[in-house]
Amino acid sequence: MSAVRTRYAPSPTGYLHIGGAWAAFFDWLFTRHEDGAFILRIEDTDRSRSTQEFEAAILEDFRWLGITWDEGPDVGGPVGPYRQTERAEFYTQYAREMVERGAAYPCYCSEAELDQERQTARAAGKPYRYSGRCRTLTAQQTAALEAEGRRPSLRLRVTNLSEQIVVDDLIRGRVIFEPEHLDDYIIVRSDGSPLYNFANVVDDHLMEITHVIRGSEHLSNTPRQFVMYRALGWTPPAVAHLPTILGQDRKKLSKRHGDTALREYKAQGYLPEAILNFFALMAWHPEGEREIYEVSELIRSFRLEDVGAASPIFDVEKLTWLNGVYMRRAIDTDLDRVVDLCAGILAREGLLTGPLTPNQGQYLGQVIAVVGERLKIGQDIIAYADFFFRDVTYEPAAAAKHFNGASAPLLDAYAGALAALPAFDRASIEAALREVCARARVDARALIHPARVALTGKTAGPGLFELTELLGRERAVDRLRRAAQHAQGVA
RNA sequence: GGCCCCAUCGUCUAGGGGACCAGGACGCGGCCCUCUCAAGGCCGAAACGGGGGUUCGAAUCCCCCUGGGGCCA
Repeated sequence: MSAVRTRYAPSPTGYLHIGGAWAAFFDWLFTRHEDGAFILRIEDTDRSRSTQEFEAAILEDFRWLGITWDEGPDVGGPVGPYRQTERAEFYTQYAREMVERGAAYPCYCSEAELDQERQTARAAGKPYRYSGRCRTLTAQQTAALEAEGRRPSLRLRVTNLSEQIVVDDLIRGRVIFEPEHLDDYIIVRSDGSPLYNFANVVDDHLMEITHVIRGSEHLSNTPRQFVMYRALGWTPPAVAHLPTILGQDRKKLSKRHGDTALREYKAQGYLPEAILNFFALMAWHPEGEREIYEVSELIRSFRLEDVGAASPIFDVEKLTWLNGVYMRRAIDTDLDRVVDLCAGILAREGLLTGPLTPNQGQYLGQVIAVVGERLKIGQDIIAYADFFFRDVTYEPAAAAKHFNGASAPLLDAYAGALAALPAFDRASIEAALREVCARARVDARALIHPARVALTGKTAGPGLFELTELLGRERAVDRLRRAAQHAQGVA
């Protein structure tokens, strides 16, 4: 029994973003592969930016993706609480303990004084390291500084360290840090709040985390944390540093790159299984020369050692292609789900109001069936099928190309033919159109294209006869007549 | 500025000394299908950053450079 325990520790200072979701997914895949426990811990020590709304949104986004957790702020667990703001007593307790053992000491240096040190170091062309001036304060000096009203921060005593710090990263291999680059760093601020590196170590230890899997931006923090584990007499967990997902400009993916919040993709009508499948293809590749994988397959074949160390660039086009694959599958196997997805998007666009009635749902299902494989993401329903839900607006280029003196009489004749049709089904509709063209001795395309613009306003979209049938006789005839007049006016 | 990480087609990747004049996928181009678009099928262009080593043999191992990224300041 492996008893693997891992955690993902988001800060509720914003929505779950792509990079975070991806990292959490790999963490989760590893944990599920090892049959371990996946823990969610909320790092909300930055009280000014953390909100309950963001925390709730993050949990909601994980649920939507299908990433499940065994312990967390909502479900609790044996080593809680799972929010750092509720764990203050632990940080205080271990900080005090370290001071008592001499592993940490109070530092009274002011921000201004530290700035001075930095300036001096910079002027001398040397890297800045804390001078350690408070390391050996006498009781008298301390009392004097306290009397000045100064509140101390707490620093870890590390400067006397002589051995290298060896980090055996599960993805990167052995990474060595020289001790002389470390200084006595702050673990608790003068206001009593713990610093990230400190709270993190205390929590990971208390929560019995066996594997810390996180972004590579934390690799530089690792030696400091390892030193802290040593100072506390604890054994550090195994670590693995994932690469960072980059934007098209090779910079860390951020708001500048457009949509980075997971829920923005949800809003556009991306499917969670497509996103997960896409995630699996960044910095890793499952066994096999395929692109489509079930989550169960991913869990089975996931190995941290196979994860690449190079930073992948986020490629929305590939994600969209994958989504199309899953969308087609969903249309075949679970049309209701796609109906719900599209209904939400249509409602947001104002094309559908109020709760979806059974009739509307059924109609939307038919619309989706007609749009078919053109629907790559939910939002495409607007581009391909808005005319089913509102009046047509001609795309200027489309009207200019297809409405003219030649098409006007054809459109008019076709409107008449459809109005007279005994049965309004797609076979009859097609026969009617071909009949009109045969009589006028023109190729069917001479009417098909103008008719499409007349009915949809566009040059691209679903098959003409299918969409005409679904539009219904009344709207079809009406739109054709109006287009005929429009074309006549042009000519 | 210091430290650390990284480096195969435009992009995601396979490759872990001979199986590679480098495979798959997205995207791109062409053809087929076809009422448009999409989907699908077929074909095509497209990469081992540079330089030194090690070796009979390097995309694969080592070093340097270059380039990119991150952390700290």
